[in-house]
Amino acid sequence: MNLEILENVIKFINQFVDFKEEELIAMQKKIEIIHLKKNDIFIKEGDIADRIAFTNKGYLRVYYYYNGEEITRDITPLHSFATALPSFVSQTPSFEIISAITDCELITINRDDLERLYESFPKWERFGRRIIEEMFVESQRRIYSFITETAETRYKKLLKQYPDMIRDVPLKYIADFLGIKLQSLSRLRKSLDW
Amino acid sequence: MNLEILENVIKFINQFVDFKEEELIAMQKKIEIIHLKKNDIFIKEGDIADRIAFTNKGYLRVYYYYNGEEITRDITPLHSFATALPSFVSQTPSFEIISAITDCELITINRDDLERLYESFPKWERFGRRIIEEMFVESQRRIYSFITETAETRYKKLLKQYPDMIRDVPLKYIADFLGIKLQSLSRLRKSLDW
DNA sequence: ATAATTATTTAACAAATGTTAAACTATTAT
DNA sequence: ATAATAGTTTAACATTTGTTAAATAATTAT
Repeated sequence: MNLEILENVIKFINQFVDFKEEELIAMQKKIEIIHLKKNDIFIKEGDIADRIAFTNKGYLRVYYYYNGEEITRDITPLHSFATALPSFVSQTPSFEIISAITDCELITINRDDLERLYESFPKWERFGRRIIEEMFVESQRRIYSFITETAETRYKKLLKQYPDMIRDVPLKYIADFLGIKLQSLSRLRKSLDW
Repeated sequence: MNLEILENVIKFINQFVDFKEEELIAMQKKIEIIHLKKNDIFIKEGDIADRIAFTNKGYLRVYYYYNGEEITRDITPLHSFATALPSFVSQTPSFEIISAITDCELITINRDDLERLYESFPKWERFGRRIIEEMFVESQRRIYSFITETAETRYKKLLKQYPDMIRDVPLKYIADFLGIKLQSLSRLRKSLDW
């Protein structure tokens, strides 16, 4: 295993829980690096999600079909975790699809291996809890923004927080993420130009 | 400690992780029952959230101020967990306020006690992780509904899922929860009457 | 290099939701 | 019982976003 490739993920992990060498090695033994080309699918509809990914490079999107249309619910920022969680936790077929918006390098771990890691090292379970807590808080922040902010404010904040994302991700997906139609986003962008 | 009062919470807990007698007793020793009257505050703005609550009776709401106005982001259904999570996890002053919509009976545990429970019994930490996973999934579902559904659909679904809530909770809070203004909700309700 | 495909913009009109202000109804306190 | 307060509805008009359809721009495949 090339250790350099794990630099980002280890840096990320250490923000939450302080691991000993052996605990990190136990994790390293179980991870698998996956490279996806643009539009490749990480988790298919109907699959049971059995891997969780850390996006070391590139952007993933989480989407599902609604009235025959693709709706992008999430665009994962760089260096974050992604899986189809409802499927992953309950081991039921996934209605969510995860695919690569750009070429991606994913650091992944299998669910069973993760469970065993949790069993063997309570600190890993603590890490799992902390991560999901962060994800929940971020998710609540997004609900807050749907309730109180206009689409324009949501767009401006996204632009500020993830300027690269706007550059690398088709606006269709950004529009879905913001909860508006592509044409409305386009109109909104124009009104900001002046 | 009156064991009957814990019936609901234990039933709820057992859905997620199967606990042994001693593990449940360890928990029971640490909980505190809190009774709130309507409009009493469970977590104040600026407080560091140090308790998490299970709503054994009644409804809580989570709100914050935006441009001097109260915005209700969450109404906690019966038999669910609530705390000001951003404050609780990072021990920083809370911008979120939690108060009682109706008279409430809360089964609560102090954060330090909870941490010690996690330390002593990895199964409790597992429970903590599972619960927050569920909460995250529910939160994602709500984002999905903001993206794809109209306010009318969101209202109808809420009505179906929590008919009691509509009866017991002022429409102002419901409207916030749905992401629309009280007057819009009122108009919408009228249009459904026919 | 060119054609085909994908992404983005534009515009006119429709629908949904917000804003302001007032009236009405129900609940709570004295 | 009555006054005060809190909750809900109504309505007219404003603003935002959606819808449909087409044009333009950028990217990708041959």
